[in-house]
Amino acid sequence: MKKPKEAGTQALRRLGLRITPQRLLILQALEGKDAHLTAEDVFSQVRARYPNVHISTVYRTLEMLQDLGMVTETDLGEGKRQYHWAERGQHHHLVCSRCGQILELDPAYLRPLERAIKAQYGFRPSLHHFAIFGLCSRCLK
Amino acid sequence: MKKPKEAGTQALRRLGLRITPQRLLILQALEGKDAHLTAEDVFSQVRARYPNVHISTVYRTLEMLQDLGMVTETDLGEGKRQYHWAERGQHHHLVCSRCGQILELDPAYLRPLERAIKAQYGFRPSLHHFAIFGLCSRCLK
DNA sequence: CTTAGTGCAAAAGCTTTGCATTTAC
DNA sequence: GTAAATGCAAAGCTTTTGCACTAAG
Repeated sequence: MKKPKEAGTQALRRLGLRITPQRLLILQALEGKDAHLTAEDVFSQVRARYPNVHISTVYRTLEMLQDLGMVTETDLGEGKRQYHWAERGQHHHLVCSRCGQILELDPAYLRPLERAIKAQYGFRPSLHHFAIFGLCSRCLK
Repeated sequence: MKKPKEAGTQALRRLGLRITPQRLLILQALEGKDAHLTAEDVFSQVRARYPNVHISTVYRTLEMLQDLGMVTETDLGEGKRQYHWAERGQHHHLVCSRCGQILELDPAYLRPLERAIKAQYGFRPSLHHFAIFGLCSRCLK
């Protein structure tokens, strides 16, 4: 197993978790990428290089990476969850409910909302990873 | 079957759809209520008065009510969908991810965000029913 | 009567779990 | 060597579907 100095790998090692080929490949599928992948997507990628990996391993690893805060899970409500490498900063999406296109939303637009909610309701919103549905300009025509 | 003048029932009649006891009871479980119910919740309520209703009927009726715009569906990502009587206006929630408490968020706070997204991205956000996760004031302590 | 609507049973997803076996350390 | 991790198979959940039967209009 090559690719020695990835951050994810080092994090696992530091925590005393074992570095298996399966975990390395799962990390590679996600690390640094901006993609939203389903468990199935990750599974396919890993299987291409390590054919007899099992999807339950993918699920278990994804759960572990979530617990470590390295990956976030999103359920957009289409029957399967999406997994995404955890960004430093915030991460927001405009999801077109017609064509599925996903636009990045500049976090700056959420700042005022965040402040208002905190001030008004004493509620600390967690707007790290956030989706707004609607129709994109193309589908509006 | 009593309860004659409910708006939901009239709407069905107007559309030429049949008024069955099952549909009446499903409507009663949701109409006017502010609750978020799963299909299972609705099923329990209906079954209490009409024991041999089947859950597939509940699903089919909920789907129909959605198509008619009388009910909205939300998937908060805990493996089951929630159904809610469609309000006139918008409907927003602050959901505490620790204790589950749900606060209503005044739609006014979303207006500026909506406008900004439209102006900046040509994207028409659909903010009718919308949840923001975070920690409520009690759990923040 | 006619056909929309229902109950039932079975299937279809995605995800989780128990357990024996393998493997990283 | 030893505990952690994996593969496999099976189960668990919610939701959907096909079909024969029932009942609303």
